[in-house]
Amino acid sequence: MQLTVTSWNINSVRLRIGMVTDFLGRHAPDILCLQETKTPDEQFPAKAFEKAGYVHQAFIGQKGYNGVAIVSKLPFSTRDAMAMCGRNDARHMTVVLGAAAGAAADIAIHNFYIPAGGDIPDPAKNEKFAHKLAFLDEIGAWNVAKRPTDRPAILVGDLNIAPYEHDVWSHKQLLDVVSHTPIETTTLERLRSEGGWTDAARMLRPEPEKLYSWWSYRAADWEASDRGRRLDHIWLSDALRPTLRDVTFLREARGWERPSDHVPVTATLEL
DNA sequence: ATGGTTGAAAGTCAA
Repeated sequence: MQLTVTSWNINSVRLRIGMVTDFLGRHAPDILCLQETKTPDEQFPAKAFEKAGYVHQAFIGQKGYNGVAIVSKLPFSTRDAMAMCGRNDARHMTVVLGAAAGAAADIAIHNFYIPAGGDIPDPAKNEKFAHKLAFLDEIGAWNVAKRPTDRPAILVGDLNIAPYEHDVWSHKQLLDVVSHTPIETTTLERLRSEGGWTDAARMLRPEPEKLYSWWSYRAADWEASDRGRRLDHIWLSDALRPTLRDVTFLREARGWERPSDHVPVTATLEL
């Protein structure tokens, strides 16, 4: 069977619920992982997702900030939200697809929303950057303690880091810009490799191809200047590596009316 | 070097 998983930082799920259900109607991934839903649980648009066929839902949100959700056509057996860095800031959700999903074994889906980190790339001067680095360390500790890649697993999310040279429009110009500084890129790369994760997009589309999932709202013409960054990622455990068939970045979504600044990234696996 | 935009929300903060 085919399994498709989409990750999308939606920047308010309530504002863009129509756009999201249009996307689901057209592309129909089995599972949609959202970040930055900015919505308290009691206001999460659960009914709209149910109507679209995504009746299995796990979400955790806050008023105005953060928030992650996983909505699925396939049933999942368990869900878990970690309070990263000891805060109640709704930046993680895991679900486990059971045998009912058709796979040979359970598949865990880990959805992360790593802090953006503010503007100054110095943890001594910028508490937000310190938080981002602490969050990365905590994912590293989780890799060691829980060994998530010992089982079939997919890690997705807005990791807010563009790790490689061709994940940004200008490597040199972004070396001191939060999201592409050496401390961030080397830490993320260490987490990925030590954790036993494979970067799905780069497995199929290696450098030097430019790959972007985010374009700033501040550009006069995002499409013409094309100053993008690849901040959104899909990682696979070894067991799922051989099943990867496709990864797509839906660039056109950045041109939709009142878009998110991130576009959906979708991986297709053949289980 | 700076400023540029968006969302939630009603100030301003976060991104």
